Amino acid sequence: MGGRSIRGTRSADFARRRLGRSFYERAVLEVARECLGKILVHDSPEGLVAGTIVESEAYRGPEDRAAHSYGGRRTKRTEAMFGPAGHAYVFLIYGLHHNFNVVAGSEGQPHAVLIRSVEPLVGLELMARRRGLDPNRVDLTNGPGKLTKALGISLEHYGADLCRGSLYLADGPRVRTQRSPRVGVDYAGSWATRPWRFFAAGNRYVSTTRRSGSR
DNA sequence: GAATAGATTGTCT
DNA sequence: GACAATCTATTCT
Repeated sequence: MGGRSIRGTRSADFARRRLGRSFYERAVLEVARECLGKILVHDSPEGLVAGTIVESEAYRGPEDRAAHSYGGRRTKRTEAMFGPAGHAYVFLIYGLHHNFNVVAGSEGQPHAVLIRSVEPLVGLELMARRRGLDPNRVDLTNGPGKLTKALGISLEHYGADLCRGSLYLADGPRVRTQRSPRVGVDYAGSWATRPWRFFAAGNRYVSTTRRSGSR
């Protein structure tokens, strides 16, 4: 990144800057954009890990065909999205990867923001061990499945309150934002082309950019 | 570098 | 039985 430094990287430093409920209780597109530059923190039993969010996507059920809550689908899996904002929606994808989202909007609106990639900030050694890679590798956290593994996020965090527990978002640096269509939702018809993906301009931890239209 | 197949399981048709 | 908000290894140019 640039030369912007952050005011401290210990557990207490992040806790002091934890984002409150009002951050999440806004329109989902606004929350998705505002997530960029925020710090995703997991004060896990194995150690503190944190990364700067550099890529996100908005999902806005029930009308958004790409959302799991499309058509008002309310199941055990999607239940968290219908709950109050500021909680975690975690799901298993392709049978082996976890994806992490924050619930946005107001209760009853099944809106969520998928966190697609982070730039490692603290706990690189622990992330590397969990990923089975060397630290300082770009592919440590540059994808939704990779970052959950590196940060130790799994289904046990399903529905977790980000305003209280050991997993949360903290305030961070302002970043320059760009938009594009979302990734991997080509099946969603006209919804697939909406520019609901946000990413930090020029950041190398942004997951590989794909041309819209083809897979 | 680009394209492709395989992994693996919860959810829905 | 199909398929998914993905990742990795392998096989090409």
